[in-house]
Amino acid sequence: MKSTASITTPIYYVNDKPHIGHVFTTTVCDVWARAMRMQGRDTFFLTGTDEHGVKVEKSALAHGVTPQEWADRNAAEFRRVLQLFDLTNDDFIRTTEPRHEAQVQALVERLKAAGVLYKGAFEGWYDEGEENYLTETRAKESGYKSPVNGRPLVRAKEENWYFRLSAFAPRLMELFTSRPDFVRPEARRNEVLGRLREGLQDVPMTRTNFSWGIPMPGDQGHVIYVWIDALFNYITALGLGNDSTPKRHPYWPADFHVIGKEILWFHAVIWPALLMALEMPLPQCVFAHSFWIHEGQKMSKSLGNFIDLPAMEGYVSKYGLDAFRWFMVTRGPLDSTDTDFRALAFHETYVADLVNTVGNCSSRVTAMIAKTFDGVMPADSFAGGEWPARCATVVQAWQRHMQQFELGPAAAAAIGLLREVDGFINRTEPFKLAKDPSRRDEVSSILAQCAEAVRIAGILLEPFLPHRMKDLQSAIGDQAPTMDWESRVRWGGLKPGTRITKVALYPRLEAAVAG
RNA sequence: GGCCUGGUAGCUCAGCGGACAGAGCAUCUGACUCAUAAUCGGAAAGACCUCGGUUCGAAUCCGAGCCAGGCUACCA
Repeated sequence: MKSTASITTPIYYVNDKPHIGHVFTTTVCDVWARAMRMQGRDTFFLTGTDEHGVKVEKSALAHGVTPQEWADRNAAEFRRVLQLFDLTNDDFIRTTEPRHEAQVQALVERLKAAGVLYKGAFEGWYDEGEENYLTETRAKESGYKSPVNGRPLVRAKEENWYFRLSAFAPRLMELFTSRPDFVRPEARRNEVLGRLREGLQDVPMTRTNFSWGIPMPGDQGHVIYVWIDALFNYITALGLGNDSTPKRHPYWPADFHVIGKEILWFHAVIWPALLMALEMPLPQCVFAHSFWIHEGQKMSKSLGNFIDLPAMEGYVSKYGLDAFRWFMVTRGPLDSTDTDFRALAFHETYVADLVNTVGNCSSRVTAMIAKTFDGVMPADSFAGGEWPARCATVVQAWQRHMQQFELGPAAAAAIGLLREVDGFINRTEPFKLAKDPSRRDEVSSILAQCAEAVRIAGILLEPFLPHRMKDLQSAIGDQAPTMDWESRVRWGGLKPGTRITKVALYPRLEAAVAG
């Protein structure tokens, strides 16, 4: 296993208001990043904001500020979200930062030198009111009228720089054939493959009809299109556009680019082609998740039913951040179909998993030790019986799932360990044996095994439930920060004599109110 | 229009050629009482969308159809 681990979110467009989509993507990356760090991997978790383009320019104008001021304001909002949800990104890159702009220009120069750029005429359906081009499909959908103001679209022409995407078709095909996991989930890979078979056109990569962007080197009036500008963030953040900050170079290639399915084409096709042109290694995997829908309805501006920041904060303040993360990660749209966010399902998940399983199991084990052994970890005179092997198996399964970005199965493995502890207690009945002083050794053994299994489960749950698992660890005297991963998850870490206090991690709450 | 994905217990989903179809939640029921009215056991619950085909054998493979959703390049 390589020693570095790196993961990225897309950089978020500053014209959007933060909603559950942004928080979801960033949270699943956060879980993975925490899991990797916990295992001692040198981890780099990147997010940021995409700040160029005609839309930003226009919004800024409408608000009477400069584009930079507008971008500053909205980027700050995205930064605030990271704080709010305790997301542990290692860097936050903005496409208007000099470090990014300079490297993008250098990278474009390299593309030019590699002979994959050329100047050509672009013609398309132009929306004069919005000052942008529509794709053929979208133009047709809207009846060749502006989707915004209904005025007819016009055919317009301009001269642009093009990227010779078509030249990379064979290599892209080879990529998708030889690395079936390059795009996940599989349904998304199939979509890309299908489109690849239809053939590739070259793509324009500059515009001349607006100025809020990175200038094309050596060609005044041309601005580098936002998509290429934005894609490059993944390597400019690491200093790969120049050699001035080599300490971050080992983080490339990224293990995972986690994205929403709407931007799959750029990440699965254009991005690898650009990297091929630059002769740089490709990311290990582009993971395209699906979307949340809300109480059975697609979220849209017209319905005004986005799960926005206030709505999310409502859940967090009622149920806690752990609960919000848990629901998103274990029930969220990580596979190829969209997932419904329902207040009732949220509540049921909270009660079943966090209150009844994680909370209650921790509580009964710590309570029995508090009562029977005055809050001191008893000796395990039977050395754990089946438990050491069982825990080792679960830890391995968890590690394997985590490595593959299978967050649901990783969570299930961890919580399954607690279900086993519950079953073990019911079978061995330590609470009954405790009434017979002659069987104290048995009780000691049973409870020691339970506490140790709970401790290990708590470690595995920590990336998902960082807040309350910290509480659990301090309640059972786990030496989290001082131990390396291997020793931490090994059976027997909880020494006899350690102080143990009763915990109540997740309070039982009244039924859900509408979110 | 083209391509892709899904249609399995009340709900969310797993299984994707082989023995009576599985899990979690919900329901009913028995046990237990250490624990947050919790936990553990048991039960009930399914023409595995339809029709046809391949096969000794199909939820699982193939074909057609129906239903739902997605993608269709400059909207991050």
